[in-house]
Parts: sequence; C-alpha cells; structure tokens
Amino acid sequence: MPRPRIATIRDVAALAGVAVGTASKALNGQGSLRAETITRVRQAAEQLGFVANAAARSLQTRRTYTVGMITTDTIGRFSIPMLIGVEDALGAGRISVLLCDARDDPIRERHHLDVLLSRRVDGIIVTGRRAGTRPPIDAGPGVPVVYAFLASADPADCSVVPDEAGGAQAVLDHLTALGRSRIVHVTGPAHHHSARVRASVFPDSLYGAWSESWGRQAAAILLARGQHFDAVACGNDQIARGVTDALREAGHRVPHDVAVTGFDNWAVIAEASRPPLTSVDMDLAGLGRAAANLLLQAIAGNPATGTHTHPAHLVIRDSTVAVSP
Amino acid sequence: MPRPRIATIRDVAALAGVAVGTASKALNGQGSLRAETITRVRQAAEQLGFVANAAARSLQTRRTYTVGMITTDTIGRFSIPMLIGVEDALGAGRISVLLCDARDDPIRERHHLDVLLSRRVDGIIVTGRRAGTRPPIDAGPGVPVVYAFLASADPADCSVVPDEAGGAQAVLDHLTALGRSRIVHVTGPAHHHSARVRASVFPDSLYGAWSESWGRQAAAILLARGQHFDAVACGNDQIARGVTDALREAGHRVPHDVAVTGFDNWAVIAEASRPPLTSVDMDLAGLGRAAANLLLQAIAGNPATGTHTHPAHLVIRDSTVAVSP
DNA sequence: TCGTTCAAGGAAAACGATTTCCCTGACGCT
DNA sequence: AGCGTCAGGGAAATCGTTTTCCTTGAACGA
Repeated sequence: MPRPRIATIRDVAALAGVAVGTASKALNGQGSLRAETITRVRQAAEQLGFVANAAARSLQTRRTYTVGMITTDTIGRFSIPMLIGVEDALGAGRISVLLCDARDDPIRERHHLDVLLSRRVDGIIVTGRRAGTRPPIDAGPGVPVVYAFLASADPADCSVVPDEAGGAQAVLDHLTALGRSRIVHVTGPAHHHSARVRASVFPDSLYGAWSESWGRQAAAILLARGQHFDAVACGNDQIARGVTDALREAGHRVPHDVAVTGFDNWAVIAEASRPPLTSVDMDLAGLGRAAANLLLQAIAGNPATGTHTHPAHLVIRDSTVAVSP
Repeated sequence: MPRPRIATIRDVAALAGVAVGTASKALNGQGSLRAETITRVRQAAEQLGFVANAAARSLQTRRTYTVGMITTDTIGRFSIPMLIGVEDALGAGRISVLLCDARDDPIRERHHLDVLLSRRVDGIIVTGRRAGTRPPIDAGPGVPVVYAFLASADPADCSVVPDEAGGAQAVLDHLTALGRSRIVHVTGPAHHHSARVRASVFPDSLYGAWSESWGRQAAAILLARGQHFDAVACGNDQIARGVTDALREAGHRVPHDVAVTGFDNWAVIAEASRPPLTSVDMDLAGLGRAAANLLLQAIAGNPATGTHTHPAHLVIRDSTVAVSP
C-alpha cells in the first residue's frame, strides 16, 4: 500500500468541509466559530491522527517552544538532577529541551551554539561544573540565557548558583549546636572553586582530592597529628565516607567520638556509609527549576539579571550526634 | 536603538545583489554559480551574521535533523553514558537530541511522543531500565524507532541490549581460570530481569537488593552457612562492595581467600572499594552509539530489525586473583 | 549567419501552519 | 423599510527557506 502521507491541516479542513483557516481556528480555539463546527473539525483531526507540524507553526508564530541546554563540561552526575528540574519546569509550559554536550571544547560549544541559534530556540540554559564562573556565551540579541550552577563572568547576566557557603555554614552551625568545638575540614583540591568556598567557613582545612582514598589518608594524617578533634566536616560525601571508614577501623566511634559530615548528599554514598552521612543537599533539581523559571520569565519579556543563590539544606543522618556529657 | 531584526536570506541576497534563490544556492553549494558570486554571497552572510532558520528549512526539506530520546523511567545513572554515546554518534551527522523523561508515566510518555511527532523528528530512541522488554511505542508510520538497553516486546522492532548473560559468563570463566571452583552469586531482587539474567549462569544464587547493606548481609549469611566458598560473584558493584567489606571485617582476605566481582563497572564504587573491584562493563556509551547508528541507517532508508546484543567486557582489578597453590 | 548548447542566475512555486482581512446573512432597532 | 451590528467563516498574505523551472547571453560548430 502507498504509505499514507502524514495528515496536514489541509486534509483536516477538507474532511470537515471548511477552509484551512477555519480549521486552524477550530483547533486552536481562536476566532468565533459555532460549537458544531469546532467539534466537526476536531473529530476530523482525531480521525486523521492529525498533529500540527511544529516547524510550520513556529515559522509563523516566531516561537519554537524549545530551549537549549548546554553543558560546559561533560554531562554527568551534577547535570542530571538539574536537567530533571529544568525539564520539569519547562514541561509545564510545553517546552522541550535540546541537550548539548560541549565537553569542555570551545569549538564544540560554538558549534552547538550555532545549531541552537539556527533552530531559533526560545532561550538557552548554560551549565557545567568546572569553576565558579565562566565567560558568557555569545548568543546574539533576543535570545535569553540563564546560567545554572556556575555563574557567568559578566555580573549583568542572569545566573543561579547553589549556596555552597551557606551549606557549609549550616554544617558548622549544626556541629556547634551538637557541642562539637574542635572541627576539622577535609576537602578536595585547593585550586577547585567549590573546595575553597566550602572551606571558607572552617578555621582548619586539609586540601587533597575528591576521593574516598584521600578521605582515608586524611583521617590517618589527623590521627597522626595527635591533636584532639571531635568532628570532621568533609568537602564531599566520598571524602566523608573514607574518613568514616578509616576512623572506625582505627577504633574511633563515629559519631560518638567524632562526628562526620559530607557534602552533595549523593544518596548512593551517603546512605551506604556506616553510619549514613549527614550531608548538605544543594537541591540541584530545585536549582534547575529556578533557572528554568527565570528563563521562562525572560522569554516572556521580564529578564532578570545578576547572580541568584539557591539555598542548600542539611540532611541529618546518623553520622552526627551531640557530644556525650 | 531598534533591535536589529535577525538577518534572513533575503537580507543576505539584497546585500550581495542577487536573488534569494541564488543566495540559497551559493550558501548550500547547489546549482552552478560563478565562484565570485559565491564568495560575495558568503561574505554578505558572514557580515550579517546570517544563520539559516532551521524551521523554514525543514519545512521544505522534510528533514529536521532532530531525534527524540525517550527514557521510560527517570533519566539516571544508566542513561547518561548512553546519552553521551548517542550524542556522539548523532553529532557527527549534525543531528540534535531532544530529551524526554517519561518517569514511568504512560500519560507523560504519550504526551512526549506527541510532541516529538509534532516536531517531525527524524527518529526516536527509546531507553529505560526497568524490565527486559517493554511494549512498543506507537510512533505512526515513517518514524523509525530504536530501543536501547531494554528491548521492544515486538521482536520485529529494532533493539540493542547489553549482553548481560555474556558478561556474567565472562566473570564465571575468569574465576574458573583463576582456579576458583566454589562460586556463589549474590544479586538483586528475584523479580528483576537483570538479576535473573545475570544469575542464570551461576549454579548458586542469593537474591536480595541492589545495595551495599544487602551485600554485607549476604556475606554474613554465607559465612553462617558454613559451606566453603572461594569466590563471590555479585550482581552489581554495590553488592560487591558490601560483600568485600563484610568479608574483610570478618577476617577473610579478599582476594586471596575469596575473590569478589562486581557488575556495571561503576567507577565511583568499583575503584573506591578495597580492593578495587573486578567488574563487568556493559559499554553503555558504545551501546548508545550502536543504537544511534542503527537509527541513522533506518533514517537513511535501511531499517534493521530484531534485537541486537552489544558485547560487555570484563575489567580486571585487584579483587580477583588466582588461588594460592 | 544561424541554430545549439551551456553556464549563470532570476522568478515563483512549494512546504504547513497562523492570522488578518473581508464578505455574507441574520438580527435588532427605529 | 432601512440601517448598523455582529457572528461565522472563507480567501489570501505571511513566515524563511529550498528547488524547480525559465530566461538570458555568450560561446561554439557547421
């Protein structure tokens, strides 16, 4: 059989016995039409399995209901929750997401940007993990851009970043409230922006790597130092897990002798630790939603500017407890 | 200043002093034009920052250079590498990916499907983690679909799945070659398709959950059973890590007394274990590439059918070693 | 010199919607 | 009866490209 050509609004109009313009109005609820006409057109559309061609529509309306999401570095663990949040917020507005992975390559990034512009996306969300800020992307006029997780270097751009310092402060407050006073911070590489920000609220910090093995090593260093400590606040969950394991195996009780905290609230690590880790949740899905909503506003003509911080919150598990009297 | 309207091919043609048709030919290298004309048009386009409107183009060419990727369950750890592989293979063909997250909700899935169809995507990749097969999606005629990771229930559809049984067999062969003969398999829930497939090659299996704590619990069960065993092949890396920790803490040496293997090769778990885990890598990125390439072929008019298995391979680390003589 | 052929590029018809006019009756009012 | 108003719906312009025809001159061979 001849492959049944996909139905156009022409076919619908013909079947319903009206003009194409009328069919369009009936399907979109525009203009003034008799109820009977509307249902006749709708039935015809239903019968033909008609789905409006988005390209044709956006040519006319100058809206594509598409936004691009560019990840600076490769899409990974941090991008996923944000992506979900973004999809969530945009899906409500019937907007789809075009995903672009720049892999830290400026050429790839430029190429993806050109593709997005040629598709006339309604807006762009830029994300990535690397540093604290990144050079703004050049998306010509009329295309709103929101930066998520990392901020644009241009403070006039609109960015949403997690409140990492606030999260760290929450840890410190929590530990202090538990009566812990000799707190050490163990975190990732000193050149890493997040490491420095998270460390900023603690008086004493050890820099290393973002890994469990560094956590174990750091615990050994702390024990060898011989100085008393009753809490270790870690720069991420993996370090915290390493610290926890090493302390336990050295005969120290976590959380009674030493409280330990993580950062990122990565369930697979934090919940599998013994004991499960108190950790900072940056609410990346919420951050993604926030970025998407700001983008929607910008698309609607109310662009926001400046860097907005999105609150983090503490998830308390068994690795922190008040000092024994 | 009046916002400079985005340049169209009309503007380019006017600036270059040619007709729009000619400009189009010059930019796309069609027809026969003088070299001088071509460069003149290209310069004009460059000067105006012209980028062709993809909607208008695809209206004409009936190609959108877009494919949709629908994830059945929520996009997560398994989708990422596949997504990267897909993007990789499609990016070469200048095709973009529209990401849709159905979250196990048939309504959402139907909605996303309609959106993709209205966008006239060139093809669709369906992925997800849940079961071994899933009902085929209803993407009208003319839109090729490839299922990745899980297969379509209709064997005439085109699917690409990891060779889980082959991976498990590779583990068994590896352990056997090391002289291990009393092998126990510890894996996830019995109702889970992957658990059963992976278990199928082992004579003795314990079903539980996909977690570290189940791994620890299983190790305790094995030790309490009192039967000798010299290897534990686990259904995933988290279980393997739990098993490893529990065995070590019970005074057994891994890998000398007992060899342990994981599955999935999830770096953050496998490499952080003590010792690092020998594990099966399903090459999800490669699987994504394979699926994308099959889709490209289908789009080009050569659809493949049937379920293709993509090979897995063993990554050998320190958790497996030959039995001491 | 007179067709032929061919390169070069213009004109216009698609592609599939939306939207703006405009036309036609029916109705109400004086 | 005459006039304005308004609901209902048709016709056609429009969005920005690509592609198919045409129309030119110029070169060329007989």
